[in-house]
Amino acid sequence: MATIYEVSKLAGVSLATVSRVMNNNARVSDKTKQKVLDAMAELGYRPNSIARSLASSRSDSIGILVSELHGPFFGQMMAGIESELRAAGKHVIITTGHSEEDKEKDGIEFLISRNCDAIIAHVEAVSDEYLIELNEGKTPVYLMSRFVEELSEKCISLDNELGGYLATKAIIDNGHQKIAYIAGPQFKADASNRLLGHKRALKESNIEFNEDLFFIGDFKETGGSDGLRYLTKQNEQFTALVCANDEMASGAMKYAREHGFRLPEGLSIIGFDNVIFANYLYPTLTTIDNPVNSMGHMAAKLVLKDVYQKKKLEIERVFEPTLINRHSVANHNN
Amino acid sequence: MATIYEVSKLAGVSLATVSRVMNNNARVSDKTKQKVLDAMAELGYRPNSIARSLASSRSDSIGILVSELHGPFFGQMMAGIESELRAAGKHVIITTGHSEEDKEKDGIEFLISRNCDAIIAHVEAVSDEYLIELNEGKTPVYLMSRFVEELSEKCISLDNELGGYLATKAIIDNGHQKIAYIAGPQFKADASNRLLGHKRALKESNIEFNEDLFFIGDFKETGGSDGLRYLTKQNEQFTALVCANDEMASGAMKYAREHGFRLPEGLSIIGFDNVIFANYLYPTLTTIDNPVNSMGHMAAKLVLKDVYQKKKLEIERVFEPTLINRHSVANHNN
DNA sequence: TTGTATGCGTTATCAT
DNA sequence: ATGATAACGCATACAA
Repeated sequence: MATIYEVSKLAGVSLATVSRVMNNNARVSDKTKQKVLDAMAELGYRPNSIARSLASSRSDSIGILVSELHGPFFGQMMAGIESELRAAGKHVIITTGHSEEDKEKDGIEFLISRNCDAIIAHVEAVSDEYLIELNEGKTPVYLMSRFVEELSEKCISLDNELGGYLATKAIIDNGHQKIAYIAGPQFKADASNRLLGHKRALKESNIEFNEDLFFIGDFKETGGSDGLRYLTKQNEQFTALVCANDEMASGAMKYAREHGFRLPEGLSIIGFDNVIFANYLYPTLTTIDNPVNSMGHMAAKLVLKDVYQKKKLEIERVFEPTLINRHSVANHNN
Repeated sequence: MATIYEVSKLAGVSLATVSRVMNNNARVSDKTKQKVLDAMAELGYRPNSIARSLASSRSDSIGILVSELHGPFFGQMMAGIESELRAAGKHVIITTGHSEEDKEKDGIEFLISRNCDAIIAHVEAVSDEYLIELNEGKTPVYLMSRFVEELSEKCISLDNELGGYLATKAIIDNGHQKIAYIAGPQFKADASNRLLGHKRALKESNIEFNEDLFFIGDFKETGGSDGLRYLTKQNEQFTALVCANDEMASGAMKYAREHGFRLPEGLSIIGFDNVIFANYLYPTLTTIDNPVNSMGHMAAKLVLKDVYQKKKLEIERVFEPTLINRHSVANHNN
């Protein structure tokens, strides 16, 4: 690997001049500039971004911390962030937290130690206090799908409570009264806020929340199948099932079909997130759209604006979920 | 951020000694070691991995290049690689190539310039020659889902030809004779090898390959729907459709249902990859298992063995796909 | 406009 | 066992 030194020697100029043409921030005469460019081309020179980063304490790369690398939710989120940043000539360093406090902290420290110019994190296990303290440091941290009052300027979040409300309201509007709910892990803010919205919708229609029609799942398909199995074993009838995300909804649908439910006539199901395959389930899944991809783009724009001084970008910090009507909810009115 | 220098001052030892206890590679007396450890703790010292990397030209991090960040295929692959490496105390730097030659090269050069100890790449657009030349460099490059003869030691691949054969053979074994095929982009080796297997299975059963029952899709859902639309417009009957991946199969299934086909009685469909949602489609999708997650693990093991001298790891370089029988293929025998 | 010199935070090679 | 000191490849303040 050729270094800046070899380039300078071949071009017959100093290190500094080579550095200047690389970054073209200072004025260099066209003639010497061309000499340097030629030398670079001849040597196939590639700047070492590690050295550059050490010297300048910048890196033109943004750290991303997600819970998991697989799954439609994080995939869309990462893709949104990456495409926006890449278009701006920045690179992305991705690592995972697995929803465990230790791993989330470890991931963040890794990203900081790599001199990331900023971090976009989807963290679920670390406390608000930790995040607030973290933001005192030199690496700004932005939060995806999480709202922390003190960090409101750096949060891109979804109104999950509203989403939870919309889901259950859609069910009620279709004439359902006996409604079961499979929630996500309650330490996750997304999950608990969706549940709050669910309860608000019930209350608004004077339907009492029934503990026997409530199950806490794992946000995965198994949560849906385990949940529906549990719910059917209680001695309570229900005509509709609200799932706190689409993966659990798909698990529930599968379990339902295997156990003789007719969908949606025998059991209406609604999901949350509107992941790509919701539209390919049968029946197609009615759900709440979670615009993660757009939120990823927006998080990236926020970083571009704050950290890289792209002043004119318009930022929208709280996204509103919307109902996506498909065919997994039956109308029970009259 | 405290530096090694401040630690050395507080502990009353030299820089070198601090470095030694960090890496505990040289002997340090227990007493001084403890002093250093205490100083580190007191200062909340975190080593700067950039500086460390510059000085040692190692980084304990492995670069991963994937085509896309979203989608079940890459998600599983990344997750497999990451979990294996993380367990070994290594970190992962992920970037994308979007199946475009320029971006793939750019991604690889970024990873090299970040001093990655190795690169695991899923590249589709760059040539074999480029990859061979790349491997002359100091950063070893490992290939996922691609086999290059000269680099066979560094390839983790799937026998796609066999997979393509198995898919079509399964269809034929169920009594089908009129078989349509939706292929993937033929510049992708995966796609062209699957097609080769398809043709071998046809030939083996003396079924002629029919250009009118052939469509090249984009490996996405739209490829499936567009493909089936195209195929139904030709004046050729067919009872079965082989899709070169599950996403196209799901698109085809949806299109089929919307256009009056009964599944699987009216049209049998088989996919490829066995992505997570194949099991949640209706009817559940018969497909060919592509063990990407395992292959990810294996690629990581290969790196651990070659680059980090974990000699005793067992490496399997070519994976065999297997048929997953579900309910999207109807039996037409007698 | 161009060059010199120093520093970024480590590792590693010498000495001692 | 420990300490000086020179790299690592580049950016940048200061000179010229």
